[in-house]
Amino acid sequence: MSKSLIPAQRRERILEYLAIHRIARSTDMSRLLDASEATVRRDLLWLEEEGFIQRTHGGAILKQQLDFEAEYQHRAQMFSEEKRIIGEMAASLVEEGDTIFINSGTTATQIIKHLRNYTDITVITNNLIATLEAGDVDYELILLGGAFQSKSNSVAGRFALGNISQVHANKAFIGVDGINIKYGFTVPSIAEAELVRMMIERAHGDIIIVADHSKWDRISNYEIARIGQVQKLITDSDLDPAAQASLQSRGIEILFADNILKERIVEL
Amino acid sequence: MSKSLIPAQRRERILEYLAIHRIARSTDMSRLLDASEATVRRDLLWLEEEGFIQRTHGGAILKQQLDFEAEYQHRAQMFSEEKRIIGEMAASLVEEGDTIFINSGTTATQIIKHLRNYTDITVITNNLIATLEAGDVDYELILLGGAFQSKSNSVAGRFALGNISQVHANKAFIGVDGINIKYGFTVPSIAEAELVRMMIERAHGDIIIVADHSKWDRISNYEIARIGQVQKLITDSDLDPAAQASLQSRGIEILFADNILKERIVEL
DNA sequence: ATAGGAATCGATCATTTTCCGTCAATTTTG
DNA sequence: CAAAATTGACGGAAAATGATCGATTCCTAT
Repeated sequence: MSKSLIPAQRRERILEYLAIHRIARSTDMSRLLDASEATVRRDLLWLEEEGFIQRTHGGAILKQQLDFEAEYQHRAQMFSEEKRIIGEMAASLVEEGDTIFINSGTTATQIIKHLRNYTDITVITNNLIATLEAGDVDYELILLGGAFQSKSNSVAGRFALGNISQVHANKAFIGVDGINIKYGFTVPSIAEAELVRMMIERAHGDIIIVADHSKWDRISNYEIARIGQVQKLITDSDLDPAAQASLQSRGIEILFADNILKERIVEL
Repeated sequence: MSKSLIPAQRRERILEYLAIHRIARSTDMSRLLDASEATVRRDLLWLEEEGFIQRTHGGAILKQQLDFEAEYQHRAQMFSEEKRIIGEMAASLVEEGDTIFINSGTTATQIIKHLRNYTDITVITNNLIATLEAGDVDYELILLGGAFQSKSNSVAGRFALGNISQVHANKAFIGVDGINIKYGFTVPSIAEAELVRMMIERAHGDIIIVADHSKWDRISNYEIARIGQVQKLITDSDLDPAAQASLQSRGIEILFADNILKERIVEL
């Protein structure tokens, strides 16, 4: 059993320490990790270059915004422009008086960001990040309860199902990880899938899938609906034309969010 | 930890102090930080150049409000060191097998940060920030559902009450905004108060209040418990001695979190 | 208002601590 | 086994610290 830690392990520990203390002294880290100060300093240098910390004399300080999950941030930035405009178009489909479901995922998060001007709607979601980013809004924003899922920063499980079984909605906006003709719409976790199925069951109105074109013909782990079960898909115009035809022939109305941009350009 | 602070640490503490007192005297800072006045003056000079403060004779004043929406951040940083060690001590009272309630508030948030090593506990909270910061943990972390409260980044309301009425806990850690002999423990919002009362009702074991000394003899808006209803109070040793006597005579066990620090110093 | 004493300040210096680059030894990787 | 990466040590450079000492500002008693 080797006593010494590998570099990644040390850096992990330093970050853990920083998460609690905000500030780490190199001498303390040296003792704590049983490594020379030179090594600690090199670790801190690395962490600074990665953007986690700010080095100072004697140690380092956690860089302000301690991102809740670097990996989540990273995912949020993939196709971020597409997701933004998809979220914007989705928000434009909401009408005052609506009660809507929104699930987890980065695309779904974008929807909430664009709902700022509504006052008489009710939004029900299991998406923690979206809830926090919504901030102080005039409408009613209800977060479902349940077991915390750190991978997706959402909740799911029995509590969430129990909560949702007490409400109805007239629209549901669902972000998915995969769209495939044969296997339908799929998401990565079984807990999320159960929740979304319940959302769909209790949404007495349009089921609207939001997904950028990269989700086409991908199959994630758990099916949440067959193709024929949804009414609308909001995506971007990079979607494979074959996919387009295939989905439309199964009764799905496809909305290309890019059109928002085009209209904007005409305005200018 | 080690005795002396690194520059960044001192400067943070000065800002914390300023956030509360608005004005800081160099002599006081010197004593508080255990550094020479020359050093304090150099720190103040640095902070002035960075635009945080305005130096005056004898010390410095806060350069108007470090306002903007980071009001929450700001609150989180007031007495941050006290809150940290209070959170650490609270976490040390948890035992494997426990089911615990934790409410919203910055002090309560600190508890979750220190629960990393537990594997067989269940944590139930309405605190969004705490949940996100916990990240990927081995134990079960359940977030209550309900209407989102943007001021406190928490949830409350009928959903939350419904959720909580389905579970029991054997410990409850409650952060409060005010402690007063006559008016008991108080919090700022009625929704939070309702929730906490339900937590207390359903916790069949110790009710543990966590609060730094600044909460003493303050009265917030809504009472969540009388003095006699709680078993323990975790605070810091700056608590008014009179308060200490008064609370103990009413049967509350007071734990001073600073003692953790003292033990640590002996270790090193 | 003003003189005198006390407190604070700014500059400087010796000392200590921390940092940085280099290099040799060691471990890991291919 | 060789190449690459990691590590710890060492020495000089840079930064931080505390003490000292006039200079300045503040306070107060007259």
